[in-house]
Amino acid sequence: MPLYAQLTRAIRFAIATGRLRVGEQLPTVRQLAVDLRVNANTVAKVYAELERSGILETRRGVGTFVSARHLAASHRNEHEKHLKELVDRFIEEAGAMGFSTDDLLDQLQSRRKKETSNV
Amino acid sequence: MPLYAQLTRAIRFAIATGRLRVGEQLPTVRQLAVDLRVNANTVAKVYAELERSGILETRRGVGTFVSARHLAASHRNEHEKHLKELVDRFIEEAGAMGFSTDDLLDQLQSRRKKETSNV
DNA sequence: TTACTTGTACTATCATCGTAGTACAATCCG
DNA sequence: CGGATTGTACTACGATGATAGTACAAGTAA
Repeated sequence: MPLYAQLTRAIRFAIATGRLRVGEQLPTVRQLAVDLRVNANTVAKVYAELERSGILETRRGVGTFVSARHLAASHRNEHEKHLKELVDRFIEEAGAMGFSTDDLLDQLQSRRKKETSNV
Repeated sequence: MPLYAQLTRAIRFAIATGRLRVGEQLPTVRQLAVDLRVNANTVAKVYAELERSGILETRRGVGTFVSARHLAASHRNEHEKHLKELVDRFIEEAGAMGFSTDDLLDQLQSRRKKETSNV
């Protein structure tokens, strides 16, 4: 998986799980680039993409911050839509392998049980 | 989606749903290439990949056929494993979007209801 | 203003991937 | 055997995508 995709996921995940909170500042483009031994542009593109998605806000000369916009109702709807699309792709892919939606459900339920037993 | 992937899925799906049965002959590499207006090599690669997966068998000078191997117990186990891997990827991807396994289950169940209501 | 920090635009390079073209090898069948 | 049919190996081209280098622009703060 490409660097930029890994980074995007990591940030999204950090925000989704509350490890990065609304208003919090992220590392500088250059700083993070140095830390990850990556070009600054790569980080910049990730920040830009996440800004377009409405989950980051960037102010020149200041830095990049976790936005509050993604908590808005309209964004939650967007988000829901993305989940539906993900499930669609998932069902389709499984179908091409010869699995039914029920097969998926079974598998997913047994996976959920495993998760909850670890809690 | 690239041609070869589309073709692979189509064939897998046809076999999974019984539209292509064990022992049945598939079109010649060249013939299918002509039909799909595609290079013969593209078809050949798909056939080769599906043979490696054990769901096709090819005999030079004769043609390519649906194998019986994929009905064997060992292959069904392989297949099950692939489903698990798919579900893993799915859970992970959803997690990066901030969705839990339960969210997926809900969405999948409502999707299943829609399916059954159409039957 | 001026120096400094921040993000950004543009370009080039490199790798990867998908597809096609052409030539080859194995097999069948008369 | 010899021609026809099958799949296969090798190569090359084109497109796309990811990353890096460099230079620029916007904002901050002394």
